[in-house]
Amino acid sequence: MPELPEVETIRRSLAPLLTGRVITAARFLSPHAADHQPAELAARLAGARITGLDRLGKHLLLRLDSGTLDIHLRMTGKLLWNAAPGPHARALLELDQGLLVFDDIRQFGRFRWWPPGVVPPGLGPDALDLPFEGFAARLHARRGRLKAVLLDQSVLAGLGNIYVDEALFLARIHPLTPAARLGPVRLERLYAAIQEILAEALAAGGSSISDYVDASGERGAFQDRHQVYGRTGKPCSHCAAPIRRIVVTQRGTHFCPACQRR
DNA sequence: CGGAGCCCCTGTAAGC
DNA sequence: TGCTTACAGGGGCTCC
Repeated sequence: MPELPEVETIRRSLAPLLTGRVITAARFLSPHAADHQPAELAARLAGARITGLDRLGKHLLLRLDSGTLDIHLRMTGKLLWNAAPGPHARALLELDQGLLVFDDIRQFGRFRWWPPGVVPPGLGPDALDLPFEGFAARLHARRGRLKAVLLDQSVLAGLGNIYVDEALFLARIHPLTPAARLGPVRLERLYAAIQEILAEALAAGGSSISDYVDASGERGAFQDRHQVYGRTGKPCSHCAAPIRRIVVTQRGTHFCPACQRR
């Protein structure tokens, strides 16, 4: 599932290809793909010039001279450059040079339009662009458990299920620890762990569990370095205790019961 | 405010 | 073998 490292990988590869191009036509092959009337959005996009490609959390922000197209890939969404549309193609952006195919098996992904100057609401600062002091203040303002708080995109944007579990393991902190109860030592360890995990995942081109590929169809490599995610029952790389899986806010949560004590 | 539960989706895997 | 069911989860929603 595309989280910050995967979305940033896509952004970096597509930005030079898309910037300066003109959308000659937008086609929605599934009504689920647009948060608006598909015909309305298609009409709005046609003729727009792309001025850049930004990212905030897991959102890709296609900057146009007329506004912003906010693309969220959710679970199985892919943006494929110059690919032949397959059976799960949900939208096409035809450019004056090139074709961008939005492919999405489970159809959770969405295109949403924002007028010029509007930023997607409900998102906290990007996880890669949040200084330690801000991170500490935002966590201390929350009363929930760390797993839930770190997944909350209004606290910080970009972390999903994989990287929250991996960061908590690296920081040796139990996912059910109340966020507000972290002292300075564990807070710093968690902050550093998040930065390290995101940087390493980005350098590896992201994680491909089942569906994720970048705009060229390439898989990431970071799934081979997951320490806890998807490793239920397997030995912890640090202490060999079996990795445990619990459910927190409806999400599978993986941790080492020995290294990450309550 | 927090948390539980449901929903949207569909491919895959497990169970009978 | 073939059918049915459970499960995966980001985020929006309601209800308590």
